[in-house]
Amino acid sequence: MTLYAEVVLSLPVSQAFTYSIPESLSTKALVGSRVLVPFGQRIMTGFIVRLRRKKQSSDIKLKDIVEVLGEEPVFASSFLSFTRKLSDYYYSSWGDVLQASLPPSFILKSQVRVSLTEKGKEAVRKEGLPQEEKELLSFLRDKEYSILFLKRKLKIKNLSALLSRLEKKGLVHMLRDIKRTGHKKAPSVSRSEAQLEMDFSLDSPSRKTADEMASVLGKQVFSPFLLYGSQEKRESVYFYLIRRILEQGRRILFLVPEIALTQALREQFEKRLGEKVALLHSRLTERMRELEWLRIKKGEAHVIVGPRSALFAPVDNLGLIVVDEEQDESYFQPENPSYDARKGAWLRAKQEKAGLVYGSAIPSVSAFYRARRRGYLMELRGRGEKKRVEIVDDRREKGLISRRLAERIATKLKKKESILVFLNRRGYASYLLCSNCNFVPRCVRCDIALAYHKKEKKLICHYCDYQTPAEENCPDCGSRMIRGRGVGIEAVEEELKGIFPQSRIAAFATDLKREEQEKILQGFKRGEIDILIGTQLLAHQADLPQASLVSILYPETLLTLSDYKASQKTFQAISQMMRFLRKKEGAEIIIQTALPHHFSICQAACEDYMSFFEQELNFRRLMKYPPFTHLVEVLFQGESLRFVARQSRGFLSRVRDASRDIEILGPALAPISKLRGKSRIQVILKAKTKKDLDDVLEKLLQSIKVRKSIHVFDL
DNA sequence: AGCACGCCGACT
DNA sequence: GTCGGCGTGCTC
Repeated sequence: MTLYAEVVLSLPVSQAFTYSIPESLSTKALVGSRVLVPFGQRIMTGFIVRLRRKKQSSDIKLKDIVEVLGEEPVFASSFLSFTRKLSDYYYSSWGDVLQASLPPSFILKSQVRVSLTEKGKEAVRKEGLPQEEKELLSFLRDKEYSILFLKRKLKIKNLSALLSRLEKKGLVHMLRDIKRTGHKKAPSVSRSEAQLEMDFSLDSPSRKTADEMASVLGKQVFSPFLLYGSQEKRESVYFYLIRRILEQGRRILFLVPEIALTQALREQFEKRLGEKVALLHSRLTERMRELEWLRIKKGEAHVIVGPRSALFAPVDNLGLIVVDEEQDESYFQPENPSYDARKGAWLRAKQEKAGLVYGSAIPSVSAFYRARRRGYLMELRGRGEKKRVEIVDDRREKGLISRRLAERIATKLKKKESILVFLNRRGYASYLLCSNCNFVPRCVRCDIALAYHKKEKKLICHYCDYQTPAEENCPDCGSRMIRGRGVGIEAVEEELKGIFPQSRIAAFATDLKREEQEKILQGFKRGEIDILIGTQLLAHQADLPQASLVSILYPETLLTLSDYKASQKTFQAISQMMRFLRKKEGAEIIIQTALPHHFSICQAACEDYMSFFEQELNFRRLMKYPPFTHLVEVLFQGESLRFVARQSRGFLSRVRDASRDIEILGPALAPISKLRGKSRIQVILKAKTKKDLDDVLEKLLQSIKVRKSIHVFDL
């Protein structure tokens, strides 16, 4: 009997496509199978999400599935439901989500190989062909090439049109086949041979909390928790819970914000639990990723550690998902597909009837608010000693380094103690300007001033990475260029070197190569560097050693952004940097700022999360921001501002017609109003519930004809 | 997302 | 008059 399969493809359309299953594939084609299907002129990898007996409507002729890839379905049906809900929630494509869940090598596509026909070979020898045709044909003289290669090699504008013309004339032959990745030998997987350590130092209040959680988790129902407490205390609770889940024979998904944190965690798990751990992240080689994915799929790994993308690990029998450092914004993925792994973890845990533990010492206000309201907040009491923190008002200072900070640095240098300086801006200055005519060099493709990188003598666009040599004189009037406001770490480095010429100073930034970064970190670790200056990236290094003076410069830069989370981000950034203070007599933190009284800075400085929370929550309530509302940001992008503007206005009027429950902000130029030559217009929709938005957007979003990205915010 | 189809300006 | 640009719309 003929069966039909609904197949989802990685396309920006929400619908599934129906294919008929040929008799020969009927036993292999199952729900969750990875299949090859003909789609237009191409062959694509898709996923069967449903089988049916009958066609839906009789008027379309259906194509056959070409092939079922792999022996077993790649997705369990509960995984399909989970990803479906996730993509609905974020208005992103289900197919994109499914594709992102697999190692890249699992996705096969047809590749067109172009070669000359006999007639074509003759034609090359003859004269009288148009320039472009001649160029292409002689290039193909003795070998076949892929279209992609030809595109890169020859600079022909409309290659595909040219090719189809030549194919019609019978001069070239286009062979469509499936690109298969050759399997190289598996690299040996290094495993730590560390001795098992059975050290679980749970103090008695933490033990009580952990027991309470464990007894709920034992029931194998969806049970969320927000574990609020210091890193150290959280960790012991995690280990305790993980052991209990392992005893039940269930598996654990452990999410962390940064790939950099995964390796250390894996070693810890292997050491302390003796368990089979798998790592899953995008920086693994393609082959490694495939191997780890297969190990997880086969059930050989019991604990899976990774960043946000590990949310899609093929674990079955899931007992617990941990989302550590819940406040970290890197759980949000803006594009392709757009989702937030924190909400994703909720959806998956719910689907799998598993436990869910968010952990943080400084939770996002929305998470804290919800946890407290719905009664799943678990507090681990007993904070460490308060740190010594001083806020220095920068407004009366002449230099970049205040006199007070310089004095404290001098003291530490004398004692041969290490110093960290954080400043969240790369380069030397955020722009250059002409001392005479005020000309500011801007990026040609983005509507933004170019940052000045003095060491490399370059002007760099921090958004699209466009680079150009920095000229000393104004191209317009020839006067000297001077640095604008907004200093970066290079300027701080220069000034510190001027004040402390004897000391060893280094700057750590994204612009450096990986080996250089590693060298600096190692140098600082060994005490060969006295003062280390760095951006947020430095604060994200897992193995950055602590220092006895942590200086935080101008944390208020984040506050100038038009972002409802600006205060929270500032509070979190300062708190995170403060963690690098050595626990030692005389260790101190100096925050140098022009906004010494802003609550996010003061309360971070006095480590008063609760006060920050209350104040920020109040702001969110007054302004009707999450957690009291849901926001959807729709970003329209296109070549012409006119067209993009018209699209956005049209979209908004349709939203207005469709609902009175949606508040509209904009349309307005996006914060980065032009990126890589594309104009950007932003619209923000605000509603009391997500459903208010869904009711309207599910239909309307498909009618947008320009490139768009949609971001959902509820944290 | 690709890719084909279809309608208007600059060339043999 | 054709070529070839890219706007519009479909892909089971």
